[in-house]
Amino acid sequence: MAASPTTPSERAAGDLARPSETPDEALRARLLDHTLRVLLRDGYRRFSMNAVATSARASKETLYRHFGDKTGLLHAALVRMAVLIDPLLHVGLDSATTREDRLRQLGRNYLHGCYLPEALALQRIAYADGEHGLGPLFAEEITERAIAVVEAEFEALGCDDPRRDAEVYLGMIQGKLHERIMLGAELDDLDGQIERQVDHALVVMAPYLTTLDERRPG
Amino acid sequence: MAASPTTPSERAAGDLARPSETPDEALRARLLDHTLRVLLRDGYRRFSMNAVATSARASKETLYRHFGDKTGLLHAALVRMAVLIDPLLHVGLDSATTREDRLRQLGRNYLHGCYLPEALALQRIAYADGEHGLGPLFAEEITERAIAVVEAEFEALGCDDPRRDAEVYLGMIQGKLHERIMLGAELDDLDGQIERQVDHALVVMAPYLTTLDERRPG
DNA sequence: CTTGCGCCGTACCGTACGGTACGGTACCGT
DNA sequence: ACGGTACCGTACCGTACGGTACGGCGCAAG
Repeated sequence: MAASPTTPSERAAGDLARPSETPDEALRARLLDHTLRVLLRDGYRRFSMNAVATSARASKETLYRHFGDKTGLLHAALVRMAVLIDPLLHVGLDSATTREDRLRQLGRNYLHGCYLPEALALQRIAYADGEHGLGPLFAEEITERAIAVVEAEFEALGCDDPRRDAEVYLGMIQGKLHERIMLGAELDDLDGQIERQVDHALVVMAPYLTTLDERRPG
Repeated sequence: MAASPTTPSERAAGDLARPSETPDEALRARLLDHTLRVLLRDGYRRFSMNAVATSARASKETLYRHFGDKTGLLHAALVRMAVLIDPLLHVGLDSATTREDRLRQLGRNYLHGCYLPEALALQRIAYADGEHGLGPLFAEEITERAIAVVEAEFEALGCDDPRRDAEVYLGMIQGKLHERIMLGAELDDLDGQIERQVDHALVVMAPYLTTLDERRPG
């Protein structure tokens, strides 16, 4: 809301127009966006502070001033990504009435979020990284949040162990598609694949949910 | 079988005693074992040809003579790992009578193979690597083989789409455990976790399999 | 106008890596 | 006994990276 009153001359926002940000926030956002972009373009190995600075047309000094070191930059980029994709999980949930519809929509959203190019790049480094502590951060900021949302859904379904069911459901819809994508397979019609993945997961899970229903009123 | 007759003086096998190998094969095996070990110890980023050479007490020249370059070494190590873990998938399958028992045993074996330390290290680099072509190789040499075995099992169950069911099942038993492990979570009682994971996957899947049975004889 | 701050661009330093070259040595086949 | 081959150890080269330093510029505050 409060656009800093002392700086009316909004700095050229560069690539993404973000209203109501202090110039400092705008710069930070720009740097983090380019961090994700470079990560996506160059991969984990080739990712370098130099490349980020060049891509963002900033100086390395600025990078280090804002984020301390490479670890700090990667952490900030991960957290930013988490904030950006979080709302995606809730898209279209209001218009889903059936429990099954809600699960289907949740599954769709989850997979679409997972397979965003920048999200994939982040998953790659979170998986492979062993020196910047990105793995635990990813687990906390991204995985855990998603599980919590799905868990709430299964809790409303009256499952004995909603947490476990949520994890199984997410595993089902990922199936081996996730692994294939992470391993670099180029597949066409990703949306269709996602749809089929979620559909079949629900086909397999439906009888189980029915048994829950039957046992519940009894 | 045929131990090369011209070289009776078996070279000091170093770390692993492997009978009936030509010295060249023994050296290759030693180098690849140390490759996996260094990969496991140092991670993907810090992994270096120097470290492998030092660990194996070999010279870099030898490494390059045998494997060409870093990519070749990593490829060879991956293929070797694939060969080593392949038989693990079939452990105890003979004594499993029920279809469900077979699925359970298969699931156990699969997860145990996945979570071997060296296998984890390989998965990490296969996921993150974008320059050595390890992803597709991993998919072909490891993932694809495992899926095929499980697929055969579901085919025997009379599923409409055994391939898809196999992938869903593997996804279920991995659940979020796989992701947590890959992200560096330290968890105790891995065996217990695996057991619970497989158990619950079968609980969820059992009603679905029953519907298949019911539809089948009718 | 002066001061200070944040930024840019570039240069710089130390280190580490991939890959090659070379001297020296053990062993094998002839 | 001789030549070839594979090996070790080490040194070397070019490159690239993380991180720092410095000069110069724009801009806002006093």
